[in-house]
Amino acid sequence: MRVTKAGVGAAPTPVDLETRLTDEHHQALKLWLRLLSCTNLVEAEIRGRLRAEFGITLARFDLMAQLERNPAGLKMNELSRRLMVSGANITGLTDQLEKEGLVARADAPADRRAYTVRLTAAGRALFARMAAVHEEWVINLFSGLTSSDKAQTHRLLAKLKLHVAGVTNATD
Amino acid sequence: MRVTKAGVGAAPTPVDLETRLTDEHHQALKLWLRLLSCTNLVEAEIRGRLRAEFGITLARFDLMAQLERNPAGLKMNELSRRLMVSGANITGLTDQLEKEGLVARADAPADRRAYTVRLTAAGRALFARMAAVHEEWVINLFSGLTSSDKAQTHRLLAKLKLHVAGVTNATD
DNA sequence: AGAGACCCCTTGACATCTAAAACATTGAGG
DNA sequence: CCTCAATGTTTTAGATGTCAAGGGGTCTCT
Repeated sequence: MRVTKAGVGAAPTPVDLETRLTDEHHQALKLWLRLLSCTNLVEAEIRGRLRAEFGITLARFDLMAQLERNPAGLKMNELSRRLMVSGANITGLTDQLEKEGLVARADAPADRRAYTVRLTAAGRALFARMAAVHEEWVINLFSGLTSSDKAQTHRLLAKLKLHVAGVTNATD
Repeated sequence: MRVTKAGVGAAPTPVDLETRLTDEHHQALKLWLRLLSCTNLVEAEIRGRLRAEFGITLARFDLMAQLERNPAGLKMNELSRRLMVSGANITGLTDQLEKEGLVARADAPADRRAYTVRLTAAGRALFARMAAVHEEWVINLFSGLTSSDKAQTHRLLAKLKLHVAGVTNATD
């Protein structure tokens, strides 16, 4: 957490081992903070636009996106896994989307404990409109990177994701 | 949002212009989803460990980090700007940290509307312990990337951040 | 002064999210 | 059958976040 400013702009100062270690530490921390701020910037922008133009929240949009990809319907528990949020949360989101007529619960075949959640016709229609605009927003927000930049970032983040997933599971 | 699977594993199919456009669209979307999932993975891990080992939440940790960097204290309003959350939120966080004896409010000099928030001795002691461990977690989580990888990702994200910040402000 | 605009913080109403416990159903073994 | 562990959903309690409204303080302009 300490940032030494010594040597900046001064005569060429030899970097001893301790300083180098500190710098490597900072490299990870700084990358993490940048990752966080990029994600937050984009997320806040998309969240705000969805709200302003469609009166919908990001969480509900994401849930509808999953259902659109699975027209046969998904169980609450599958939604929970795919959206990486708790089941309790899915209950709440589904309740509201159902109240707005965008999704519908139906009994799951062969398991009376479970529901199958599907988009209604109204839900499909609304989502189609939103998805098109949403895609353009994302393309536009990321247009500061060239195609090659995007490919490279995608690759580097794949490496990171794999490692983090490994560390995470190993620790469990 | 549609993913055409046609041609995968089949005879070499020529990629026409429309398909290429769709792929470029997907490039941005896929990068965005990867960025999001990387951030969420790391954030969830850090949040969980802070909770498990120190019984503290990320939001409170972040607030304490700001105070540690500013021993003279910060006004609520400055905390709000630095943490990029609403003032109402800062009120709640400060209330709780104050109840736990980790921070203290004091009247601000020269402005009776404002408070100055500072870490207490207990807060400083706890934060010192947490910060050290936190830094190690981050270094470890990002150790799947080489130093060069980290530098490159940092650079690419800088480019992205700049562009997004530009788009965001221009639209306001 | 003093009126009005502006700023700082808090409060209240609401949306997400989590963890943990309560329920109900299922399925496997006695 | 019956028990018991696993599974699917909901409920409950609590944290984090937003916005809008409002009480006081401060500042500026006349």
